[in-house]
Formats: sequence, structure tokens, C-alpha cells
Amino acid sequence: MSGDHSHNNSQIDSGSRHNDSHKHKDKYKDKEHKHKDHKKDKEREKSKYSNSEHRDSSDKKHRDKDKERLKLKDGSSDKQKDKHKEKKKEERSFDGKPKKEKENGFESPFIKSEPENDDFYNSPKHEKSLKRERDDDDDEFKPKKIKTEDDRNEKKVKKRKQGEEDVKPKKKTKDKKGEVATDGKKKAKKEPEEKWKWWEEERHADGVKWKFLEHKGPVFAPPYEPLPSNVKFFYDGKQMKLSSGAEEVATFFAKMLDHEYTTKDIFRKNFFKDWRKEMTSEEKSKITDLNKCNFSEMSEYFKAQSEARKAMTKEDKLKIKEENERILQEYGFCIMDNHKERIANFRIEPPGLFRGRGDHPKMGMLKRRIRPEDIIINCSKDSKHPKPPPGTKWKEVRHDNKVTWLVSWTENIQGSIKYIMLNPSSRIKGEKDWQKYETARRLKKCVERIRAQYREDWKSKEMRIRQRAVALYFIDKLALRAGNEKEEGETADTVGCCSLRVEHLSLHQEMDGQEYVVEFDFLGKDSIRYYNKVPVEKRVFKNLQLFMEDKEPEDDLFDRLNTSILNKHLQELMDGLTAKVFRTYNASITLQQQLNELTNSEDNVPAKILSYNRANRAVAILCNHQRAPPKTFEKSMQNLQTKIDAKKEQLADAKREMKSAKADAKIRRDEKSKKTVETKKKAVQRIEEQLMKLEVQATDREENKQIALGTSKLNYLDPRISVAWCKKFGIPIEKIYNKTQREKFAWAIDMAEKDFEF
DNA sequence: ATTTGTACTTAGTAGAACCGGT
DNA sequence: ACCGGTTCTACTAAGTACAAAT
Repeated sequence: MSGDHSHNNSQIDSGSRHNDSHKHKDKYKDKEHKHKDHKKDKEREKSKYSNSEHRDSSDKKHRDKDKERLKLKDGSSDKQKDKHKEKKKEERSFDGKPKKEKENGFESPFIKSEPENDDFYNSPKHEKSLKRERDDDDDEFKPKKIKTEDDRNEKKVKKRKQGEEDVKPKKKTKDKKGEVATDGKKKAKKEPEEKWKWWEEERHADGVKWKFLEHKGPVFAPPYEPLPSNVKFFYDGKQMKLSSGAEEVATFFAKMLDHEYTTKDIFRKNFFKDWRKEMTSEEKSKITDLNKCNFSEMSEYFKAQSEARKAMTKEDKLKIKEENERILQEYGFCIMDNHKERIANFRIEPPGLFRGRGDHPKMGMLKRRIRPEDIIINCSKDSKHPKPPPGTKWKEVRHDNKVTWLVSWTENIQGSIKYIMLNPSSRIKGEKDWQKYETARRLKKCVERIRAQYREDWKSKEMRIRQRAVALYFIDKLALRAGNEKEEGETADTVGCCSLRVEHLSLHQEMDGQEYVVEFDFLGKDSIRYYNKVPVEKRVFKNLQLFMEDKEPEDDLFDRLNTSILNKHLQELMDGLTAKVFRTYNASITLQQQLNELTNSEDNVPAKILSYNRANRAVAILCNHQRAPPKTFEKSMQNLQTKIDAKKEQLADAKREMKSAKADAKIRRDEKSKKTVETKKKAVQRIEEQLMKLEVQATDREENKQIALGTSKLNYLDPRISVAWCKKFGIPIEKIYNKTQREKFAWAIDMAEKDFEF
């Protein structure tokens, strides 16, 4: 399994951001036109290949297939088959019957919540009274009381159901940022203590996301403030006063003047087109060429402004901070089912120029200002509805408890819907996250069967099945994304597994001493380059040759497959299985294995953390989570090296001192000199430790140059693995998770014991 | 069967916040 | 207090998935 995950570091080493790679840009740009007919191509291919499936024997292609099959029919493949049969049997037996392990209720279809709970959730009376004072102190009785997650003084939430080990000594959670808890270990347990443990409660019935929801609506972007009159705009060398509408859009461009975006043709073209729409007819007739526009005064003005902001007095900064805090308190929370929950993004996205990633055809377009009239509010019927700003109206107020969002609007660039939703620490996100990992753990139980199945399918008579099987192999082995098809010309040209094109792979019968190497080179999500050379099974290789036969580079590799076909198939293999579950599963299982492999219980804490980071890194490489090397990377490495050198000096000095102290003690043989020796010894040890720490840090940083650990940590790694590891090796959880992360993973920190296994 | 619409997760980055050293 | 950097957070784009409409 993860033995499969032999990742070539070349994936990272030679991978570069698309943006930086002109070679790439050109390569893909050239395709643009041809690619336009992609849909048609697909049709063509389809008829071509669908026939071939049936006129078996006459088809040359098929003869090859047969040949191949014969060749492969040797002992090993038979064994393979038998093994497969066995597996299948064994799997079926456990698959068919109800799971014994009740995985926190996430096992298969959601289970109904029991009536008692339903009842109280349903009672609007209670909810109505939420806002009013808590006259009852019987908070054992289902809450009228709103549990505020951040209210540390609040009485502890009583458990409703399971888990009786409750009541632990109440301790202030201490999560000041830098805090270096050296004892750690048990901290993990204490942390979420006074907070609501939603994970110990029943979940809502199927599809129902909440019973009560109240919030204050979104915070709108501040209105446009016209430029002071001394900041001028010049067109063709002549000063020109812009109308407020045109000026605002101009400032968006001016603010980005230093960004490379503004040098890109598409960006400029799109911007100019949209800018002109905001101009008065007079302006429109005058301003006809972006190259003749001079925004530099505006640009300077904004730079000065930001300098001024930095230079503000402490008091002023504090004032701003307080104001932000006030807004946060007022708009940053909602009440969902008796609990005050943090909202993730309560501010409406301000207008500006669209910054698409990679070669985005819409970059530079104007993202228009969102007004109350664009906003749909979602809340409980019986809640206090948020009110629109004076003199305005919401587009709609609805009461849909089958969805989790509080506010939505339609964005004008792609016409997609944007949402305001809750923070990852919220129950509604946490439950889903937990469930995601439970699904992945269920996959763990049947992944061998599924693997056997797709390997078998490589031999299928049907092209669509072979394609499906090879695609699934990639998804499993390489943790590729599913690869939904995208609308041509609406987005950057990126692909995932199902949307790979012939041009994205090259096949090497033999390369670097390995057989059957597939070289992948494509742009994935966010136009991050995926580059990898992978030796594959011969059968996969032959299949790929077959899929690529008679196709143009811009044709789909898997012309008989798309994500919905694939997912439909996966659904049949396991309830809840989709392509992305493989990513989650492989990421988490890799972390667990790597931790087992790399952690050395003899090591000190920093060394163990290095091991952890390395395990994390293995996952990040698997998932191709890259980052631009920090601009300051070289320098910071150098600094660190300087520090290390200095520390080495210091160590040498300390050692020398120790020696002389020893010599001294040998002669004098008195208590005092003995003590000195001890002190010096201690000093040496301390310095050695510091040096070690620095060296570990250097290694860690170097290895992390262009790898981003955050994404996998946040989205792919079952937090219980990390929590268990921390508990097992006495590592304080805050060494692994910062405050936000601890909030998001509170459920895992609370429930995972040191023996947790993914 | 395909397309469209919706909801929700996953992603990298810019800039704010913070920190340790001077 | 400031400097030079690192870490954290907010932001929002770009994916996946699935259901409804065509």
C-alpha cells in the first residue's frame, strides 16, 4: 500500500510554479485554440473507441491487447488472481454485515437522533427565549442557555449522553500564543474543557443541519472614499479628473501596480474593458488606451497611506484593534442550536480586480461591489432576522435548515455563489470533518479488496472499465484529485485525474534503470505543477499506450471516463466512497506509518518533532502541496547557519572551560572546584542541546523549502493520529497544533487516546 | 446522458501579528 | 522601541460532489 507511495522527490525539486515557468505557459497557451474543440474531440474519440470495443478480433488494437494478456498470463498473474478471489470473499463477509465497531455514529447512513433531543430542538419556544436572560440556572435541563464557546467562566456544559468520565479539574486553558508548555502532555485534555463538546451529543437527523439559527447578517465593505484632490490621474500626459465610479476602479488597478499581474496582457485587457464600463460617456471617449494612463500618483498615495498606517501611534492602533474586536463580537458569531458559534467569513468580499490563479482568462475583471440587494439571508424563521442597512433590502430571506450557510450572494466573475459559513471550530464543520475521517477509515478496511478489483479491471474487455481502473490506480497510488471537467475559457487550464490529457504524460519503456516509467507533467489545482516520474505496473503501462493510441496531445486520456462515472462506481464499492476519500485515506495512513517508522522514543522533544514534521512532509509531497520558497529563505538559512556556528564556538569555549576546571579540581581537590566542574559540565550539556536544536531546525527548514505542511495538516490528516502520537511520546500538543488548529481539532484532542489507530 | 446549479471542502498567499535579539 | 524575521490569520479562488433540470 504505502509501499506504493514511492515518491520521487523530483516532484518537488523540479516542480515549479506555473507562474514562474514560461515554458509551461507557452506550452499551454498554444493549446488554447485546439482545445476549444475539446468537446467535439471527445465525441469523436468516443465513437472511435466504442466501436473498437466490440469488433474485437479484427481490431489491431485489440490484438495487441490479447497479446498482452497472454504475455501476462504467467504464474504471477495467476497467483494474483487467486489472491484476489480470496480477498474478495473475505471482504464480502465483513462488508455485508453491519459494522461491529460503532464508529461514533458516523458509520454509514446517519442515524436518527433520539426523540428527546428532537423535541427540545424543535421547540421554538425555547429558542425564542434564547436571547432573553437566563432566568433558569438549571442548565442540566436542556439549554435555554446559550453556551458561549469562548466564555471561560461559563459553567461546564453537561453531557447529555455518553461519556461519563466528565468532570475534570477545571483549569484555565492557557493558549497564549508563544507559550512553551514544557510539561504539555495532559494539556491536550484540558484545553477544550469548558467548551461545548458537541462530539458527545447526538447528531441531527438526516439532512437537517440545524434547528435554530440566528445571526446579524454580513458586514459590508466600506463605501468608496474618493481620493483627495491633490492626487491626480493623468491620461496621455494630461491631468484628468475622473468620475467617482471610474476613479474607484482606477484605484483598484493603481493598488496593484507593483504586482506582476498588471503586466499581463489578459489582465490589462480585462481590466480596461471593465473599467470602461464604469466610465461616463465622456471619459469613455477620452480614455481609449490603457498604456496612456498614468496611475502613479494614486499608487504613491496608497503606498504613503500604508506607511502612515504602519507608523501610527500605539493608541491609534489599539483603537482600530478595539473597533475590529467590536465588529467581531457583534457580527462574528451566530447562534446555532443553543450555542454561540464563530462565523468564518462574516465580511462581504470587497470590490476589486479579480485575481485568478495561473493563466486565468478572467484575471483583471472587475469584481463588483456587493449590495444588500444581492444578499440572501438564511436563518430560522423564529429568529431575530438580521436587518439590512437603512434604506436597503435583502434580496431574499429564507429559512433552509438543510444547508449550513448564513448568507449567500452571486459573484459576477464566474457567476458562482459565495457563502458565509461557520468557523472550522463549529459543530457543523467539526462533525463533517470527523465524518470525513471515519469514511476514510472505512476505506482502510476494504482498500485491499478495491485494489484487487481495479487490478483485475486492467484486463477488462471494456475500454471504459480499463480506463476507470487505471484512473483509480492513479488516484490511489499518486493521490491525484478526481479531475472534474471545467468550462473552457472560464478558468485556467488545469486538470486532475479524469481530465488528464495525452499531452500530460509521457511513457518511457525504460528510464533511469526502471521499467515502465510514466512521466506526469501537468497543472493541477491552483495551477500548481505536478511533475512526477513513476514506475508503474506493466499492465498499466500497456493500457496507457492503448489509451493514447491515435490521439492528439490535447485529447483526453480517459475519453470514456469522468468523475461522475468514477464516483458512481466507487459508491458501489463502498458506501460513501468518492475519489477524494482516497486522498484522505492515503494521506492519513501515510502519516501514521511514517510516524511509526520515524519516531524514536529515545529522542528528545525537538528531534521527535522533526520526525513528526518529516512524516507530515511525506504526506505533503504525496499530495503535492507546494509553496513558493519564502523570499527570505536563503537569508534566513544563512542566519541560522551563523547562529549554529556561533553556538559551536560557544560549545568549544565551554568545553575548554570545563576541562580546565577539571584539571583545576584535580589539583585542588576541594568542594568548591568540584562544584565548578559540575557547573561547567551542565553548561556544556545545555549548549550541546541548544546546538542540537538549532541543527534540527536548520534541517527541518531546509527540507521544507518548497513544501507546505499546512494544507495536509488541516485537511487530510486525521487529527487523532497526531493527538495519539503526542500522548504516546509526551509531546505537548501545542508543538504540533497552534491555537486555531487546536480549536478546529478540539474533538480529536478530547477523544483520542494514545493508542488510537487510524 | 448531459448540463446546470448548489453546497461545501481544499488551497496558496498577502499582510497582520508576533517574537527574540539588540 | 525597533528590527528583521517567522508564524498566524483572513481572504477568497478553485476544487469536489451530487442533485435537479434539460
